[in-house]
Order: sequence, then C-alpha cells, then structure tokens
Amino acid sequence: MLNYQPPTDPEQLARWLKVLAEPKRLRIFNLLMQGVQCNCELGDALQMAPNLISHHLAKLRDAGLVDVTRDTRDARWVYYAVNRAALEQLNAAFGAFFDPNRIQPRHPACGPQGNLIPPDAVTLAEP
Amino acid sequence: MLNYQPPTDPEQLARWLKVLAEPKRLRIFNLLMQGVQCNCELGDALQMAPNLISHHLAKLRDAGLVDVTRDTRDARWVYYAVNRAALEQLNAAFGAFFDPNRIQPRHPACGPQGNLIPPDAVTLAEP
DNA sequence: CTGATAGTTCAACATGCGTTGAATTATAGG
DNA sequence: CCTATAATTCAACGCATGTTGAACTATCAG
Repeated sequence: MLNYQPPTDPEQLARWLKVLAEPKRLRIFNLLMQGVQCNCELGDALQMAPNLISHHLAKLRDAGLVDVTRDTRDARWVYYAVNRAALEQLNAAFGAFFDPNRIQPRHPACGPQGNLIPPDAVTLAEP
Repeated sequence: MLNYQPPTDPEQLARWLKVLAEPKRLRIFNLLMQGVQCNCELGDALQMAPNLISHHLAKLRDAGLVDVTRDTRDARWVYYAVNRAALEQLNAAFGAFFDPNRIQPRHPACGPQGNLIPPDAVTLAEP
C-alpha cells in the first residue's frame, strides 16, 4: 500500500498538542503555514522579541513540526517552514482520535444504571 | 444549507487545545469516547483520586467538550459523556487549520532571498 | 436521626513554563 | 581586526496550573 503510515500513538499526539496549545506558538505556526518565515519577520508580525520567537520555534522544532534552513548567501539568516510529513501525520492522528463516529453509546458499568435525564435539565455548578 | 457550521475562530481552537493538551485529561477524554462514564469508573481505570477526576472533568465541561447527567434513581451518581456537536466542531476546525494543503510555499520577504539548502544539511543545536 | 456513599469544593503546595533582559555565538562587510 | 547584524543561549523572575489532603454537599438506606 502506498503512503501507508503506522497509527500514531496517543502519547505522541499528546506531545504535539502540548506544543501547539500555547496561543502565541499557535499563531507562529499559523504564519508558517503561510510560507517560509525568518525570525525577524515573525517577530514583526506578532510584536514579539526575537529571543521569544526563538524559544517557541525551538519547541516546534523539537516536536518535529517545523524545519530549519539557513540562507546560502548570508548564513546569518534562518528560515523556518512547516514539516509537511509531520503535519500530515498530526492531522491524521487527530482526526482519528477525535472522530465523532468513535463515540460509543454504552451505559456506565457502575451505579444503579438508572434512566438518564437529558443534560439540559442538569445544573451542577451554576448557582 | 443543512448542517452548516460557522468557521471556528483560532482562539476557540486554542482554548480547546489547551484543555486537551493535558495528558491525563486526554486519557479521560479517550475513555469518555468509549461511552458514558461515572467519576469512580474513570478513577479506577486511571488510578486517580476522585477529586482529581472531578477537577479535570470540570475543565472539559467548562470547555463544552463533555456533558453531565445525573442518575434518576440515585442522584448521587453522575455520568459524563462527550458532547458530540462540540467534537464535530473541534474536529472540523482542527482539520481545516492543520490542513497540509494550506501550506504556502512562499519565500521569505526579508533576508537576501538566497537559494535555500535542504534541511538535511542543517545542524543547528546538535553538537 | 444516623451513617454510608458519590462527588465536589477548598486551601496549600509544588513545579512547569512563558516571559524578560543581558550575554553569547556566528557571520558578513570594510 | 573591528563593527554591525541575525539569531540563539542563559539566568532569573512570576504566574498558571496540576496535585494533594481535608472539609463539605447531596443523596440514599435503615
């Protein structure tokens, strides 16, 4: 079979989610989705200091979500881009894990197994 | 159009991700995907104290990801279930945001715009 | 009323992590 | 060499939040 990918284990998914759950990191990733970006370009767009950008990019890079490239003419410039393979795996893993059709309607094994009342009728924390 | 859902804004997606990025919370949610569960059942399965389960379930509930139901015969028992509508919205939002086809191949606007070398040839942090 | 059960709420603690400013590295140009 | 630039690394701070144990609610059974 072509393009086969082994199923992503939940722990890998959890690691990816932890990296992407940071708001500013998600915004950085969103900009990278729009094309290769250097540190300064991201900093200008998001009004963030370059060392902060570096910090967040390192997290994304450690998670394997983005790739790094240096300019051949002037090696001081570093370009970042989304790792497409990782993104495909992430997207597939998330879609499978949170697939609504995966929801099982089984009743709880404990408790008196009484009839359930609709969630609308429940007020738990609201005073 | 039937079943139309307005596009989920990125901030809502970030909020959901933040809630789901917690490993134990993700495991709780995974169990809920397998059917309605009460607090004690989740605690037994994950070897966690009931107050911790309560704490994490509250976060999932506040995020609108799970619904609460009380037993009609014995109101001491509380059952939790995945909110299917929220899950569908989450899944759609995530799939759209992290769609690999959304990646734009544009070149950086800053820097000398030099030719890019393949990421394989780059060693940044590894000594 | 009394005790047991299921669950939540509260207060205190611990720690992970985003943030900040300064120091450091690497490269380019003169 | 010497300075400027792009980016990273480091140390310190502060806050958010997961964890823990105890107190508290609510409900049911006798």
